[in-house]
Amino acid sequence: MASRSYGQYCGVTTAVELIGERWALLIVRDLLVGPRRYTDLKQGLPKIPTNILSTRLKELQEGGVVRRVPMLHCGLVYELTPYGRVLEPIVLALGRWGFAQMGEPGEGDVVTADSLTMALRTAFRTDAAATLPPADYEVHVADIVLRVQVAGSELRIAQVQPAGRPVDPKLGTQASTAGEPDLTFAAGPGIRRLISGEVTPAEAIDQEVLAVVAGDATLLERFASSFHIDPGVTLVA
Amino acid sequence: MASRSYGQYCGVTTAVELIGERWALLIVRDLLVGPRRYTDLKQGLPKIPTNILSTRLKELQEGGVVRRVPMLHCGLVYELTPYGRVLEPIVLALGRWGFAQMGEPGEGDVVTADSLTMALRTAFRTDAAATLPPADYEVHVADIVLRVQVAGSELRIAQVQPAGRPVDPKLGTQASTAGEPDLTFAAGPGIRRLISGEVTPAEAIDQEVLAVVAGDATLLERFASSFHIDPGVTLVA
DNA sequence: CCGGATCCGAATCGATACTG
DNA sequence: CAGTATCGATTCGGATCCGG
Repeated sequence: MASRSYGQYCGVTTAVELIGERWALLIVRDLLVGPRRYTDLKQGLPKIPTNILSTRLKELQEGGVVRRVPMLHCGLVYELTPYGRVLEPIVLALGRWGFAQMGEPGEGDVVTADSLTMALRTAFRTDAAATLPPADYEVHVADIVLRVQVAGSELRIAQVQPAGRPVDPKLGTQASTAGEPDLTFAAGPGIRRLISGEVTPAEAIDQEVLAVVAGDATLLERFASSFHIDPGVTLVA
Repeated sequence: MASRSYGQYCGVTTAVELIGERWALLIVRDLLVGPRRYTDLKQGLPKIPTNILSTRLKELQEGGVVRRVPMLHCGLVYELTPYGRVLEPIVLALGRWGFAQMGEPGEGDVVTADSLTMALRTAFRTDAAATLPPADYEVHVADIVLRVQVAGSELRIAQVQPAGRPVDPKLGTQASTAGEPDLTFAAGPGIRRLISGEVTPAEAIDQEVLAVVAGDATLLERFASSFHIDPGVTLVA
């Protein structure tokens, strides 16, 4: 019951047969953040029907993209195989490409922890960050909280539970969050306009797309330098 | 009538909504070779239903990926917008990724001129080719003929009609094919095994996956050096 | 021939309910 | 927690048809 074939002997075609079905690449995106349990994936993809999720996971396993790993006392998790992890630069590039076309959030659109984590990864500018001093941010968007640590060209992102506790360290997404962040700020989806450069940090605060909760507000400049996606090509209608 | 939303405010999600529908990325792949008429696309995607083709073309236009251009005395063509052309490295990377998972061709699988052109582009090693002398190949696979010219890190691929005439120069895929190629060879889908390094050129000839038609057979080594995809990660079942 | 539009059965997807 | 089962809503695929 191989997926419907496109009838061509071609690498692109094979790739699309492996990860081109609806929802598949979004599952891969979330797994790029770290291994996830079935329920985690379901929460991270609020609109996915459960039967589709389980079908996709099976197909991705058959395709050698995803692996199912039983964890002692901890249920079981899905994780990318080495072959699946090769998709990381491709998914990041797609995220950058799609970013340019994102408008305002549609009615009912949500931001999830995993998608925001990947968005920050796609926006991270290794070269710019390497020339800046390290910084430790806590970013609040809607009801999710990320601890974002930049040190040279290294980026670590950890998901923090609203209650204050980090997520299960066994799942490997945890960075050391000892100590206080240098800057804590809260934003809505309008954070996109900061990353695209449509607004400067100062303007972002003025227009209330963003608010500093604690720490040194001038670090927002450094944040904007480290995380930026140039929409690039002007969109031609 | 926006495409079914995934309900997330995220660059990857937006990208998948733009080019994630069935057949969409294969249309983009063919348009990366050059502008194409509706009928060209239909021939290059033999199994696409015509209603799906026209639906996708409309969606890709709405998404700013494809543009419809009337040509004087020459019908009309579809071409990528600048924004759509940004997808080139992504499609090439996907082609490389899928290449590693390609087995033998399935029953009824075909190789098209555009897919082979893109396959050679994905396999082209700029760095290796830059250190080699220029070469001019004519490659026959099944019933398609490509003129492949390598000069330093430059690669030009032109599609040649079986009759001997190149395709319509107005569509821009035409390279100057003056003179005779240095090497002409014919292969079947087994050319994949040469590009992956599973067989050396000598073995390829021995095992009849490939036959030299004319020219200097030793140039096959140079071809294999210039076009190569390392399957890389061992596939874990 | 080119560039589609239309119709219809088959397969997939989405939403909800339910189970070991 | 980790999925199946069910079933109506969509989409896809294949064929045919149509205006220029």
